[in-house]
Amino acid sequence: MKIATYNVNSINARMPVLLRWLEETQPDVACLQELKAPQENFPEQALLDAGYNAIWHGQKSWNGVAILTRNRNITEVRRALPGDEEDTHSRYIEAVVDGVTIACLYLPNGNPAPGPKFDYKLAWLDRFKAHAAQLLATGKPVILTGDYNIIPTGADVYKPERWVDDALFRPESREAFQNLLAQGWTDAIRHLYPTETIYTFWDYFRNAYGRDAGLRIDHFLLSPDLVPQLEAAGVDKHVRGWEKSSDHGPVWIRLKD
DNA sequence: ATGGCGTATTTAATACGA
Repeated sequence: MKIATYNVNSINARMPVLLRWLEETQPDVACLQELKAPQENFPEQALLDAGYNAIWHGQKSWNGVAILTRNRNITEVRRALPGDEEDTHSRYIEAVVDGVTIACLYLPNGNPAPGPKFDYKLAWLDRFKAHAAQLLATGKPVILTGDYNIIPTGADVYKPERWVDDALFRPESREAFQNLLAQGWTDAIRHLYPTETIYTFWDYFRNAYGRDAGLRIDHFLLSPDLVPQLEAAGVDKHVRGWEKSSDHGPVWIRLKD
């Protein structure tokens, strides 16, 4: 099973690129973030025509997450992160796909930090850690994937000193990510590529992609039983170079069926 | 250190992203 995550930065603006990438790489599951579309303005039929079933949770203007599947059994479990009834952001959707629980998340950016947006990010992380612990305790296979908006270490950013005050790289954010790993999750990309320079995001500004001035902020966390099944992982970096690309590139893993 | 780009909405100018 090949599972991908892709922050599309507006699904409707990204459809030509998204369809081209799906056709080219044929993931069995694709988790999407930043749909930037209300629930009723999601291109369901075009995706069905491309062979993909979709569940999604949209929102006007911002956020929005979806899980696409190709020839797989999918059952939605929830479309909100537990722990705060007042939270209106569409940032989380969870489903079981052929027996594997897949969580698709779009973690808050948190800038500027400090401030209310950073507080929201840290509160969201607390809720996410609590829910992740519950999922882990089920003992079932689980994948937590999406745009974490966290640069885990200095090896995951082209110039760490420029990012020390940024919400993506502040100690609180890095610590929260390490706390997740300490629960027992495995960072799939780092597991297979412990020392390589791997980025998943390149700013639209300053020719960041051309200079390879990137960040690694889109991640796959695997429950322990899935780690021996991890066959391969990577970033479809070339997609970032296409016309009208998102500022993120798609990231994927392949598990033994 | 700043601002650069891309997308959405209240279609002009602002908010937001990372």
